Amino acid sequence: MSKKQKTFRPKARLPRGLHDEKAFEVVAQRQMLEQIRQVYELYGFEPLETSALEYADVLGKFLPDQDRPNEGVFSFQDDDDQWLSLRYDLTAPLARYVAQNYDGLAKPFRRYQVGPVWRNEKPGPGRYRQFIQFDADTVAAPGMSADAELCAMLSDAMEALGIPRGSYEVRVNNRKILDGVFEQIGIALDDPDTNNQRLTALRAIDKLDRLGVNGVRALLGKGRKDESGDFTKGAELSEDQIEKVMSFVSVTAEARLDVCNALDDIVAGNETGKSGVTELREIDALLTAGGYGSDQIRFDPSIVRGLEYYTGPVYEVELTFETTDEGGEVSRFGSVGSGGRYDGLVERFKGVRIPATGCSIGVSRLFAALQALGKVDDQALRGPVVVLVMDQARVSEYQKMVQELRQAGIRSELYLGGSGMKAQMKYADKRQAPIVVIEGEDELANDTVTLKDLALGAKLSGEISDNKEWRESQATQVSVPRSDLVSRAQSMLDDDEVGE
RNA sequence: GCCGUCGUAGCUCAGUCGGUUAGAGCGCUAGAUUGUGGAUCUAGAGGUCCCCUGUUCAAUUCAGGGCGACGGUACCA
Repeated sequence: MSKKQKTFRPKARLPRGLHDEKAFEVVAQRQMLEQIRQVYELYGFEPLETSALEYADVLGKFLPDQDRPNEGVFSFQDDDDQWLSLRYDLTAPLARYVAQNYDGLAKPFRRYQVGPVWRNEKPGPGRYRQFIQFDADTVAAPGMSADAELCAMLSDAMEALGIPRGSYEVRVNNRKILDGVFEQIGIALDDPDTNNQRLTALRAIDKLDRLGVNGVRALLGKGRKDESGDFTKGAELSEDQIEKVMSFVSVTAEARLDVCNALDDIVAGNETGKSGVTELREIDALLTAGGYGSDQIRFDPSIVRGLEYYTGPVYEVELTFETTDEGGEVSRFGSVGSGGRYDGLVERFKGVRIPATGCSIGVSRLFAALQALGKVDDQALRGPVVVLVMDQARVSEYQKMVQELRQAGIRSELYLGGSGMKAQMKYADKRQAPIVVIEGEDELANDTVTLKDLALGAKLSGEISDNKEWRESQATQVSVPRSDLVSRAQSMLDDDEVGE
């Protein structure tokens, strides 16, 4: 066909599961992160930033190998052949940092960290291959007060973000209780023969909210076939074993102490389980003393977390309100944060058991939820004051105006394009500029400038339908002495803010 | 990974039972408007109909494969 030589043009595209953040999202999310940060700092956590890359073996169980070089993590080989990986969470790097700097740290060591993490897996609704986590951890604090305050802090963070009480819940459980139940039914923690069964059971319970009691029962037993026809192998527990697990998981009560009392019966005679309930009681006492009621923080035995490494309290922050999307589909946001105690994590490096407990907020999902709740300030992105270029010969004068505005702390810019006035106005509109500064022939002759309030104009435009009236409406602009440029612009901006 | 739906303009989507110039709305550009965004009217630009292979005189349309998006499920440190 065509004999034209083809120039290679890469297709402008982004790898799947990643996305660009536009100015509006960046600004709004920054506000949100700042609110969380203030809560974390108020609790005394100090910031730490570790690098995005770590040696693969530092990150843990997924070591790249021939068969599955990138299972779950993004990895590549350095020029000395060592495997590097992008971090997939902020906890593993923390463990590395603590192990590496242990002697110099004030202990307990309490740090927060926010940043992107990467996971090389199939993206889904609300799931990306790069997303932001906001973590706080306390290392080398064995007592329950460290755990209790993280639950309290998550609660505080939700409320700081404007999520009303009753629209979120921190749900707390203790892994030791489940461990006790597992002991009772003969699949104890230290038994390598039942390791897979135990993990499968763990994941099954974790799905209770989504699959319901029957779904979980199926997964604890033979397995489950879902609507799409996919079969999931179960934990192969016996009826009696399933019964025991379900009786534990099904415990519900409003008051935290009622939950504890009910759990006492279930773990009767098992030391591991009993110590778990005791820890819950300690947490309850601490939370109650702090004024946190069960409308904020509840005990919920169905919260187990799918991960193996938790050794004590585990918890999730759940958003409980529902939203209706464009298609009329009702959806719940579910978990936006989680945490727990993992006394074994630093042990990998030091060989010494160092207690640690921490929590993590899934920022991207939480952000989406806040948008649905209308808690995201859509005024967040406001453009600069734009000084129009009416006459190229006078650019230096316009630049001087910009300079004055900037010196007064007013975000402003000279129009830097090459188009005419109309296009400049469009530009200013698109940038969501609050004000446009115009100095044309008329103004120059009178030593004035015209300030046009774009935001006000937009508001008024809805009420005008007649073309003539439209053209003539000049209520949104004022002519002021050149020397008053800064002060009048400032008061216009102030009015806008009040007017919102 | 498995199952399913889908891929046409910048966006949302129509359409072609295989046949000449593939459409709409929104957006974009320009004009109506002697210096003015956002309302209104008019005009214009913009398409490898996802890619490859096959069937056919002829493929955007049919078939196979690939890639991608979406949804469910599994995994999720």
